[in-house]
Amino acid sequence: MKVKKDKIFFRSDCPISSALDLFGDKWSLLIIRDIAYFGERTFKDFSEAAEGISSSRLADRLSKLESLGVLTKSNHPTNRKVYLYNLTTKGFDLFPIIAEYVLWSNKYLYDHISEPAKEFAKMLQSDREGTLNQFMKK
Amino acid sequence: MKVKKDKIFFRSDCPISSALDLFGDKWSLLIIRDIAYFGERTFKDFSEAAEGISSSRLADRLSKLESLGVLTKSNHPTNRKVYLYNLTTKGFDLFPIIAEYVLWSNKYLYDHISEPAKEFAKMLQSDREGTLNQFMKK
DNA sequence: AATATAACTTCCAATATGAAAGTAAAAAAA
DNA sequence: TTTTTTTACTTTCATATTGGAAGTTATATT
Repeated sequence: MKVKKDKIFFRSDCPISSALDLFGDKWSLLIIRDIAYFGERTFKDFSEAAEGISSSRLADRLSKLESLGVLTKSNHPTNRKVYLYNLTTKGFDLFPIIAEYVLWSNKYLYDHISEPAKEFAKMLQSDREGTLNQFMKK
Repeated sequence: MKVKKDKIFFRSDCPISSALDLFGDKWSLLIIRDIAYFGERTFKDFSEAAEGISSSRLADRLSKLESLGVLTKSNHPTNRKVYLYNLTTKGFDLFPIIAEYVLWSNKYLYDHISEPAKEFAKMLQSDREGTLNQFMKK
């Protein structure tokens, strides 16, 4: 495990800009999404997501997210060359942000998004709390 | 007004990655924030925000957001060298995303964020719908 | 008439990203 | 038990994005 020195520096004391300083890139929330949706994931699992993240980028996002405390890395119970990534509560708490992105896209990019995504949006619309809890209480 | 050719291409049909393809940078949501919070803004107003966006970056985010239809640019009623930027409904509809960032940061970056931000988070916690409507129904 | 200002644009150095190839250790296959 | 795969990265390097500073142009102000 490497010691990363990426000092986080916040552009201001605004909670929005500060969150963006931490997760405001094109990949972090997709990593969170994968774990929230599928559960425990391996490096390879993330690599195979449709968006096609490069391994160098994936490696440093994972280590950044781990050092931020939104996810954990642990050993696979039987296979010693595989590691398992999971969300912490801090990570699951990003799920409402993800949900709002889904709702916005469902409204404005409807013709572009997948059927399962539309179903998920429908669930969120009819029962926001329940749907969020279902994903966050894992 | 220049014709920008930035073709948007989506990495996948996921609503989250697609939204990030449009707004997943460090500045777009801050521009939305400024208008949602203060109302109509000028180029200079945005430039003076605490985060310190550069004018080149500001210029191209504004034109990108305008071409995406989340904001509009119009003439100032009396001063012909000033332009006014406003949100469209599509832009206001990004506000719930912003609100969730505020709530997350209020929980996990509490010691770092400003007092007014904490107040806003409190409002959201006690009356989410009402608070969102207050900002989105402008 | 001279000066200042708003809204950009241009240019360039610095940083971030993506793609491809490489490495090490462990697991699976032969 | 030797060979081949597989997993989880790391390294390298070309390219894209960003930040900063210095213009530019058309008003507005003094």
